[in-house]
Amino acid sequence: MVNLPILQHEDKIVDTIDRNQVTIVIGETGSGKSTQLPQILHRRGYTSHRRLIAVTQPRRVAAVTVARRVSQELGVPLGDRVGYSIRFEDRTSEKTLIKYMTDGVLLRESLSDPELREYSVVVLDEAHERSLNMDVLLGLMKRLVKTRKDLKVVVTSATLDCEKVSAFFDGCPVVTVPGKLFPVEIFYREERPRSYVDACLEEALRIHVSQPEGDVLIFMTGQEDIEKLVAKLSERVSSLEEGSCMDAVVLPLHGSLMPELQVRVFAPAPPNCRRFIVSTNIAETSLTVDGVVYVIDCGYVKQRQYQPITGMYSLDVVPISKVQANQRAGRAGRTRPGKCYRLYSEDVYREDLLDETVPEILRSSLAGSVLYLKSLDLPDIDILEFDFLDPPSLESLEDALKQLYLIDAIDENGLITSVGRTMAQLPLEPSLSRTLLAANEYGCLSQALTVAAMLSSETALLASRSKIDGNKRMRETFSDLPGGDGLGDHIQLLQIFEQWDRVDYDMDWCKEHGLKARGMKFVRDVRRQLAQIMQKVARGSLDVRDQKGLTERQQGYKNLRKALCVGYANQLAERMIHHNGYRTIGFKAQLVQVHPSSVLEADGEGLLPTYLVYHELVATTRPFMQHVCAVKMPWVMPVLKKLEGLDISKLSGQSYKSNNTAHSNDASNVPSNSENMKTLDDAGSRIKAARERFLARKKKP
DNA sequence: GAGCACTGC
Repeated sequence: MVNLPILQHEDKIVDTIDRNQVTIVIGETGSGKSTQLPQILHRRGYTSHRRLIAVTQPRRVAAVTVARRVSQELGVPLGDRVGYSIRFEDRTSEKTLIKYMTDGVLLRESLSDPELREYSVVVLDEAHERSLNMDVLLGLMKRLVKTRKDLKVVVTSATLDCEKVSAFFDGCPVVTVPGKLFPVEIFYREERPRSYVDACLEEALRIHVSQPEGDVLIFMTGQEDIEKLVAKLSERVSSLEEGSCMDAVVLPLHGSLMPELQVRVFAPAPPNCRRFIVSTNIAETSLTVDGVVYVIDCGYVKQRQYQPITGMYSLDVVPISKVQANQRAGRAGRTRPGKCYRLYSEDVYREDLLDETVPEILRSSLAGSVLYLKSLDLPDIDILEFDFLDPPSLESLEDALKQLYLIDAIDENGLITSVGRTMAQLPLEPSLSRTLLAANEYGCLSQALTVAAMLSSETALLASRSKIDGNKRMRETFSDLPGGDGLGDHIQLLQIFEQWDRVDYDMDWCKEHGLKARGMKFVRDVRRQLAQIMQKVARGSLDVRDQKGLTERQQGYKNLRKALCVGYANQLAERMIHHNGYRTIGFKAQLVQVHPSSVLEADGEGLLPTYLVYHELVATTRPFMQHVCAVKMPWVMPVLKKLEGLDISKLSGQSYKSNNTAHSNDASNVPSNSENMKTLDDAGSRIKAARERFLARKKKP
């Protein structure tokens, strides 16, 4: 600890922070910035007068483990002078001076105290990961330092484009602290391989027979490719001549792997045995595998993107950024000098790869963030001009405003409503928080709480199924799961949770029904948290309770569907007259279908309901609506009426601007905005082209 | 009749 690089720069760092409100600290891996920087500031008096140092982390585990280590280093119990606060878990006390937290928690806190008066310093750690929350925080901090002259902000990062961030913070100083990484030699390929699985296979075998001991980490895009490579590599390795090289084990590593299989990569390799870890980008930042000396990088990653024009999500294979490529290579140099084999040429690295990963704020729906910002009541600000490090496109902001208007969170002038204020208190996407409020009116809050909790952790629910396990969908495999009375997936989710409640939240029950126990436990926690927040305004019961009689239950479902229709006003679809295709209701109607995994049932003539709401539009082989629920025409009518009267320019405050020519002609924002949209367009088309090349190659035999 | 990168309040 004593020879951590950052301690040698202590005076310089403290001096810079003393004299500037915002400081950027570039700390490479192993510099000790996350653990040491807060301790340095603590030693130098930034925690006097009972003020705290806030340190945000992008992940829960990071907040916990770093807090734990710092408390050990200071020799104090965790939760005493050093604590952490993450969702569902607050380990801080009156004595806490250094507080680690996830960035989302700090955003929640600034909702109740926008000035963050508790803190003398806010350290935004790992800012280069650019989560949606981080980008909102960066914008808020830029405003806050202007009104709170005593506040210090430290933005730390491994590889951030420091000129851009420094310019964002009006030319603030940048301090660089070297890391403790060993050199990693990079090897390129002349050409992109035809098949990534086979190229990785050859490369891995070549390393195995020619290179000295050391584990191999292979970066692939997804579960399917990983399983293929694991199978092929295991087979080839076991068929190698005995005694010709050392033993080998091949381990898969990805998010949907069962936890007990995931931890295998943390066990050290048996003696004289090389480990091959075939991983998604989970091993890029989230998990650190010890013993890795060789890295094979396929150059691609799967990324979820949102198209504000169509309201559709897609999961695309895209080229990684230079930042990601370097992060992957760095995984080889943690314990000794390493080697990284890139399955692309140096030209591709230099010319084709983007410098930075496209930040999440440019590829997500912004409804939640916009509502959050509106609820802060920032003076003299209109949302289109909020100062983001990477401003989202106009389309993206207008898409968010339109949705917020249709669900009554903002009025026709774009001002936040009292409904919107209550919604912003709930840690949910706006469609679900609006559903809760409507359900409260209709007397079915308890059921809506369950549905919202189930949906907000949906991906964590289904037990992982690989292709090899078969193609059965959940209800076919586990036929005793309820089917939502044919009304749709929301009702099914409600019924599943109620059934789990009836067996007293038995964990074995989850496994027997193909549900992840951890995911279901998470649902319970979310539900509890939502119930607690809703308690203040709740009109009815918050308990998970089965209605006594059949008619009562059916009435409950009807009320719930009505509430869903209010919350999902921006996610409505109308069936075609003669077949089961749907058209989304809105400005840009999309032709979509109910996803085949839905439990929604057709009537006696084989027709699906005329109107339904959907949770998400996903473009896979075709555009699908995922998680649908049948609704009735009378409930839809108010939405249609509202749509007719919608004036997007009023919502986005354009009328305000036209009344203030000086303001609207303020050129400062215009060039940066349009410039950004151009680069994003470029990035988008390049990503698309590269993806098509990738897919074309993949399909060849 | 189809397909699951990774986080987080």
